[in-house]
Amino acid sequence: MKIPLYRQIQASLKEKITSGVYEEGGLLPSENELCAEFNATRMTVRQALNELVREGYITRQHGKGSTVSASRKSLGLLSLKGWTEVVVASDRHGKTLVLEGPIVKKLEDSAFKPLIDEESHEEFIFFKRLRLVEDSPVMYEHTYIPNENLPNFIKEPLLEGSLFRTLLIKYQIDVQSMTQEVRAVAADKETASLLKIKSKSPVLHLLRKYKTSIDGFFLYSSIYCNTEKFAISSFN
Amino acid sequence: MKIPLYRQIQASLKEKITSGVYEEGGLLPSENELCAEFNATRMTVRQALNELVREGYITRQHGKGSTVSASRKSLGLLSLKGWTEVVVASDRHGKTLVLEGPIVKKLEDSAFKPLIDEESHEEFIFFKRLRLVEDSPVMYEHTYIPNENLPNFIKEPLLEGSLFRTLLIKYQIDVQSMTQEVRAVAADKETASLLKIKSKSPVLHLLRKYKTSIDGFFLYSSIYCNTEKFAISSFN
DNA sequence: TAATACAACTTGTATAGACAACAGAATAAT
DNA sequence: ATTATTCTGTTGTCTATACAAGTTGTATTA
Repeated sequence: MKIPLYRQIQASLKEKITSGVYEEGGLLPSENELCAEFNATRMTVRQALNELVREGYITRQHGKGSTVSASRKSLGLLSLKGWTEVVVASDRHGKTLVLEGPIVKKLEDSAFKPLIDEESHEEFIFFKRLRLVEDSPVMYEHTYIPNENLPNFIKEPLLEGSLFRTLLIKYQIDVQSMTQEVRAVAADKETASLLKIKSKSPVLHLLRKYKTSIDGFFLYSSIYCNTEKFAISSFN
Repeated sequence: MKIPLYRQIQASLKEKITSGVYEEGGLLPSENELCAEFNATRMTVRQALNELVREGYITRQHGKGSTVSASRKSLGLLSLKGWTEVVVASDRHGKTLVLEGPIVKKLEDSAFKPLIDEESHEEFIFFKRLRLVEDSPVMYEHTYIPNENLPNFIKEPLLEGSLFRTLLIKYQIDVQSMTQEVRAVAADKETASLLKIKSKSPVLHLLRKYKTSIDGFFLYSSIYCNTEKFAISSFN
């Protein structure tokens, strides 16, 4: 299974960005320097960099360089980045409470059906998580991960509390893109109480399917989001 | 002011897609054929095609070709999912009712402030539009366009009812990308009655800023969206 | 007939090089 | 001192080529 060079460069840079080797707001090495580092041509390096732009990790400026994405006022959660990176990058104080899991179960949530194509995996690793910004709950998330090729996943804690980073570092699984459906719904009892809002308040509902570097390995998330204080932002 | 070749190819293909020269679901000419047509190399053509992918006009498949995506022209940069198949199959595209405008006014909607940088234009052309799919109202939209370099815009009707198409054909202004903030809110009286839902029902609120091929020329939209039947889907 | 192999197409990845356009710093001219 | 110019390093655009790999239809073979 051969991984294209530009994907390797992309994953390597992403690792260095999320681990802090390249600081937020700082400049990445120039294209020519990256060419030397990875023994690639500029076109190949540029393809990796453009992917990182698409995923929201960097911005680029003509004549200047590639800047590691700076914080935004609203949480850039329509972009690819996982919760931990976004909150850290926006220098707000974010916490994640694991309410349930990880446990192994089947994906019985019927809401996902339109996103899943044909034969799906039998078993998934399941999480229920509540995410807070500055001690107020903002998102309530159900996550399903195929229970394949993830030895010891359930036993060991997440690296720095980040699912995406754990997958990248420990299992070399790079989350690369996402599709989602967005709706406004009235919060049900459970969601409302967890998000500390009134029942039937409007909440954002996101149904997500993440594509990874492993063929056929998709993550699924159902997210309820309180947007009173924080908006979800996206760029394109 | 020189326009890069790949942007010209991009705009040309976009024009042919939105005008129906290339049909929905059909294949675009192959890269090599486009190379011949535009006197460009494959890398240049591919850059144009990749931009169209990013904008959602086409999808590409290894070994096969570039397929024109459905449901782009009638609903701008929004793709609707859920009943889309029905809409496409019945060949009844969404309708748009202009409730108010175009008129010239200032941008007084304070909600836009976080999206606008520095000195903004004094005067904008303003629209209130209601969008329907299969005769049920789905979106209520306020649009602001800088009142600059748009001679006769207010006097003349939109080409085929499409704002983006009018800007592209009559004024060579190509809408290329967008940033937005997304919230779930309770519908106010006006919105609820227009969307034919109960007051205070949850609706999606989108605050958008569109970037165009003209430097400093941005469009702004505030959109309320009924997601009971249709979800907003996004790719990345 | 059904399966296999092949051929001709497509897009994907990658190299090597060239010049243009932009940003910022250093230098020269006023 | 201030302004203009030049220089250097950066990203943006584009050419020309090559091979890999996926898709599809056709021909061959068992």
